[in-house]
Amino acid sequence: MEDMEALPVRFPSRQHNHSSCVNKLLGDAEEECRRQKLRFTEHRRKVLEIIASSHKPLGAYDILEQMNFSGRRQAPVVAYRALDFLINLGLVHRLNSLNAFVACMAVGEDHAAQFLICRQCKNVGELNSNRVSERIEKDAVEAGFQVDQQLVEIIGICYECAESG
Amino acid sequence: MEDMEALPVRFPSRQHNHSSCVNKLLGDAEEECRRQKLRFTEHRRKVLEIIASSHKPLGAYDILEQMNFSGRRQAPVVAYRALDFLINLGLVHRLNSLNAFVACMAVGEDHAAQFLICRQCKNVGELNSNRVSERIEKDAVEAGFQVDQQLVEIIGICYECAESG
DNA sequence: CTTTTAATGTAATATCGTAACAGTTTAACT
DNA sequence: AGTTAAACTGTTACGATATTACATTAAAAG
Repeated sequence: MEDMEALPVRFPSRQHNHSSCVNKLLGDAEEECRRQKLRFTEHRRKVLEIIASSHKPLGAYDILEQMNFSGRRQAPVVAYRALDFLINLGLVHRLNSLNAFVACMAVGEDHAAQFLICRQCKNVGELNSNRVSERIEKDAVEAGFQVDQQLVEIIGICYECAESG
Repeated sequence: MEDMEALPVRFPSRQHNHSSCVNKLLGDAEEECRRQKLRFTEHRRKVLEIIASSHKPLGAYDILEQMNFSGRRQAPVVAYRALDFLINLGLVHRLNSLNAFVACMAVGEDHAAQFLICRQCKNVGELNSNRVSERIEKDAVEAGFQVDQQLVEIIGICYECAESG
């Protein structure tokens, strides 16, 4: 018997306005940090803002470039430290196949996440399919393996790119 | 209704003897190259041999180090070129989460592959679950995404490590 | 046997990520 | 407030991973 609930998926549409979702994410981050008594410092805020402002994955050095407020060039480690923090909080995901980072689109939802990477427009969507994560978990266990973490990256063509040829 | 076939999985056991599977893989490679009229050159053979001799993933520079036959130090690009070739042939897989490479354990079987990476012993197994790949395919399509390639890496603890604490 | 294609050699460089350590800020507790 | 401990920052240097470009050589196809 199939599960017939709607499948949660977020893929950014082309005319999608970022600024509202950036604000939402920053708000979520602040709240989450308050809850966990963690510090949402300037670097962390800035990095999250930069990542959230792009639905295309950004490399650490891309992010770094955008951190040149006040003309100062930051050292790479500054970006990586902030990224580690945000990833641990579940606000940012790392795409291993691209060495790049995207904002989480399902903050707080205890997210099983699979990433949909469009090789044409380079946008990245987030699929949150429990069916996928459960299938992986079950089959791994059946194979005698205890799962701590799943990395699922799906490369292909998104709906909008398929439509427009 | 569940599919009740045995789930294909290869995880190297500790006392497993490599030399026979190395030979098998080299044989498969030769045959495949003959069939596709591709050249199985010395570099390619050597790289495949090195990778196949380890069930632990090897980085490109680890491989490179082992290519110092005749005392010559090879340039990185030599290893990367051979790796590209072997990956395209499906004889080697790249593990994106580790920037490392492993030999394919299911050559020729039209392999959907998911990787089981033990974070204790560092061995890597290959799960070939069509159920997983089909679930991913279906859910991605349902989400409006056309799948070209799936990358699934599962990090955890293998059976033998779980047993021995 | 010559033309074309594929592979190699070599050097340089781009890209991605971390270690180490001194200094500063913040939070927590007298 | 003043003290201490923990977390964060600044800075330098370096390590690890991967690619570009181009000249040369070897192999396959005609």
